[in-house]
Amino acid sequence: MELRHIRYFIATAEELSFRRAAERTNVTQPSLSEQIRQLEGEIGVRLLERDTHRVSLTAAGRNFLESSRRVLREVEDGTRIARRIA
Amino acid sequence: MELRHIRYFIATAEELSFRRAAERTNVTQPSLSEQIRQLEGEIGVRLLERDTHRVSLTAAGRNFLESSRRVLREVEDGTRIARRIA
DNA sequence: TAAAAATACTCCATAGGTATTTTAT
DNA sequence: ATAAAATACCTATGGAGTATTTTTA
Repeated sequence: MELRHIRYFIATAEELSFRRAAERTNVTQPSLSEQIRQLEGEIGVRLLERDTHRVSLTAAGRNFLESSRRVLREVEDGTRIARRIA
Repeated sequence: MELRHIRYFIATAEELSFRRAAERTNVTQPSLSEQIRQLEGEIGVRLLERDTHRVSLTAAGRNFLESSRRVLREVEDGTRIARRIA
């Protein structure tokens, strides 16, 4: 897993759309889809439901979204603090 | 920044040796060195001191190490919990 | 039909490797 | 002399793109 997967997942979970998430993250829809597929494959859990006409979060996905936000926040905080110390 | 950078940095900070950190993360020493260089470049801060014969952490590096551990811990916890929910 | 996600490729940027040099003791 | 990190260069994996198909409202 890389931060890329987490960034794309957050975008998709917030947009509830692969196409809009792809726009927002500046990649094409197939590239983003593939990365989400990889993420679900590695965790072994379906995070997004797209059986029907709309994308929605699974229960596991809702939880992973919160965790993902904490991860990115920690990365940003860690970076900012390192800069401030130096 | 990707989790790869954070994983390599933790290994190097703990081993205080590029060679041993490379072994531990299963990459070659030049590859690991380059990724650490990228990480420091992106943050804009020196995290490791290698002017002298030994590697040591800067003040910013010590802080970033703690943050890095929290990041990896959150990724692991998030993954485990997602699996448990599903 | 129309709109969005999935599939099937192609390409190329870069992570990682090998070989070597530099540096410090 | 020795050991470790840096530098130079090469290779090839996989992230990202284009084109197309599938799906479903």
